[in-house]
Amino acid sequence: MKIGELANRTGCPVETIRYYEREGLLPEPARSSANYRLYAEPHAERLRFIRHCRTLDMTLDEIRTLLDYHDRPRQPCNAVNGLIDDHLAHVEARIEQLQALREALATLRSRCQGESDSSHCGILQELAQPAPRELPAIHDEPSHVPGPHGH
Amino acid sequence: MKIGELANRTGCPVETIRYYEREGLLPEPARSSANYRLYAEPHAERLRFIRHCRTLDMTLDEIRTLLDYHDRPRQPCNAVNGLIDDHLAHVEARIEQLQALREALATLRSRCQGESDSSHCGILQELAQPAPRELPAIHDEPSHVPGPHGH
DNA sequence: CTTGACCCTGTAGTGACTACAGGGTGTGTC
DNA sequence: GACACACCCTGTAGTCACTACAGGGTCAAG
Repeated sequence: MKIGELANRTGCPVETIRYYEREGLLPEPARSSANYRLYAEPHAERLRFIRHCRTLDMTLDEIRTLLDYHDRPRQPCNAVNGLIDDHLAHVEARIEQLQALREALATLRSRCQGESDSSHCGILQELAQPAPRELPAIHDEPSHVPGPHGH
Repeated sequence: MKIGELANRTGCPVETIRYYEREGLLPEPARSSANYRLYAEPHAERLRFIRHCRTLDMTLDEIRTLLDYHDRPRQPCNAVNGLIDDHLAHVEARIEQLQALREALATLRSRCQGESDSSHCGILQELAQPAPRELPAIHDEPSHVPGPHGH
């Protein structure tokens, strides 16, 4: 199977597959006489593993760790549990931050009903004040779980 | 006031202040004879505005737009409201995604209690399957609100 | 006169891709 | 055989909002 077919089967863009190979997450596949990458079923499985992990918003580093356990199956898997637990804690912390953020934005939004011109707009006035201490400043401790703006 | 004092007063790192200037968010300040940047109170206010917006996780582009309204105050401020509303919608969408993610991670975590070695680990087995369709795949539509991994 | 804190510019790195540019390959049609 | 078109290759640069140097200048105190 060539790279395009693997991409179709897994829903992962071709460029991203090549990127995972460069990053060492996918092993280098065999090549055709024309230097095309040729994949077999184990590659597809491994790629699905990676994409599933990415859907769960793990970093490539975390995925590398999981793949290591997957590749050397004689070890106990407590570390796998620990990794998932840590990730879960990150996600929960981010949810709490975003909920605080939502409150702050809703309060801000209520400052202006849109009748006046922007020199009297309560939103712009409030933004010129320093932020209240209670807002955790979403990027203070990098939690590796993205906030509102994708990547 | 020199850049270090401005940084102290606003809690914004020196490097970031220079970065905002390069990005056109802060105007170029006066310079001392030694070519040091010299700031006055309006600069501090504008920087506090920017940092407050960043606390609310707006992009620099959104902040640029808000600063435009701030600088040309004769226009009605409906667009300000719209921008906040859009941002609020992004944040709410991200919260929902992260809550689905938390469920998926908790389910995954329950697959393994840590007694076995990793060749029988239910977590690793489940991750090798394609992700269920219900999971919205956090990066499909870039929402500009980060997920679990900071930036 | 030296130490140390501060300031300057410019460049490169972060994560996880994405988007070319510039070229080669393979299949079908005329 | 000539051409079109889809697919493949490598390598590089861009994204975002910073952060971290490298390599140098300035200034006040001791």
